[in-house]
Amino acid sequence: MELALTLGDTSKPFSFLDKAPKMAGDKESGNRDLGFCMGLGVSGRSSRGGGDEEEDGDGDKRESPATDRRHHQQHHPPSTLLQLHLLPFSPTNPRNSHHSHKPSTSQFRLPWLTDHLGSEPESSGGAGRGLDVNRFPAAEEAEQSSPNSALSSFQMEFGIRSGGGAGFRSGSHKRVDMEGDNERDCSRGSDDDDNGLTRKKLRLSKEQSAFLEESFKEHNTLNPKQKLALAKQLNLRPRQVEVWFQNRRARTKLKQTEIDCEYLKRCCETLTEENRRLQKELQELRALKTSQPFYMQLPATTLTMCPSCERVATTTAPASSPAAAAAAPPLAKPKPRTYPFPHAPQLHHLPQAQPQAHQAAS
DNA sequence: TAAACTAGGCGTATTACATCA
DNA sequence: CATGATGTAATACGCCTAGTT
Repeated sequence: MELALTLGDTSKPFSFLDKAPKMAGDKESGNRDLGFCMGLGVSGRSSRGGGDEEEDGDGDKRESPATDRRHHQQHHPPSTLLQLHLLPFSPTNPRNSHHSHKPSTSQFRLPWLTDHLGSEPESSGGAGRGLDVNRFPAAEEAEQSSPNSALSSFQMEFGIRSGGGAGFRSGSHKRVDMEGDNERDCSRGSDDDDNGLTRKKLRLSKEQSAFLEESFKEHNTLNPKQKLALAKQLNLRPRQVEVWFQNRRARTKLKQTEIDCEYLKRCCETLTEENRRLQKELQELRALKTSQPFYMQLPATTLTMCPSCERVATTTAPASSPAAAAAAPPLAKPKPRTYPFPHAPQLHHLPQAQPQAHQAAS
């Protein structure tokens, strides 16, 4: 006798999953509840959500070959098999989306970045530890002036306490590669080289963080214009905004990885349990087989698990008699399964892929 | 047109600092 | 007050793409 359990597409939702947050990709993947076929797209890189491509300011949708290459592995096949979206949150990958409107260096050269390179005196920050290394002139003025003065009050608020301060590389951080240790030594500064270049790390104010956070929800990467706008609005240096977004992306990814890990663990536990149960079921069936010699006389019969009703049905083998098969009672009715998929948990408040209209200005 | 070069962005790992228990 | 843990701003580096020469 041949036994085959086919655990396939089931229309039953898995109770286990009911509590799991829905994923962004559910609609796309048809929200199918499928069993036992796992395609685990485990990767350090985020797979992309619905909007795989981001329209940049020029309106041209594209995905760079490299990006495509990177993400290709995680692109879900159109199969109806279970798809574990392990990294579903992944917002758009706007990477490279800015390239088409990359500003020339001169276009975005910021006076305060160069003017104050290395010229920010340690004592310029003001009271106590509150050395506002980040502060550029506008902010300083803002601080000195009344909160109700000319500058927009919003901008004013952020100007009061802008932190950070290591970004002495005037935006072109890559130039370290070219310029080598000189720059590094310079930027590192030190006690002996105390021209204000010491790496000071000041926390961003709540308002600044909140604003950045809001911005991150809308788009998790920045084009140069957005960066500049944010920097201006928050009285930060563009480099700080850029760094914040980089770190923010890293944190998001880390968090998602943790979630995925936890989720996989649960998957594993559930599948182990399911496996145990099926093994037991199999043993019972075998025991039944030996206790009912009637079936022994039947030719090979395939027992198939009906995916919809979850009953074990007999599939008549070529030589079996239909009458005998029909007489065979249903052998078992398995308990409802609780597969932990396909809904992988997902971080909340993740930026969605969306065409960035504000880039149109660029 | 292809190749080399340049500039800028991003991801990742790591460091350094601030804060808190 | 000292100290370790934690969070996060900042740096370093490699890789990639697009634009320019």
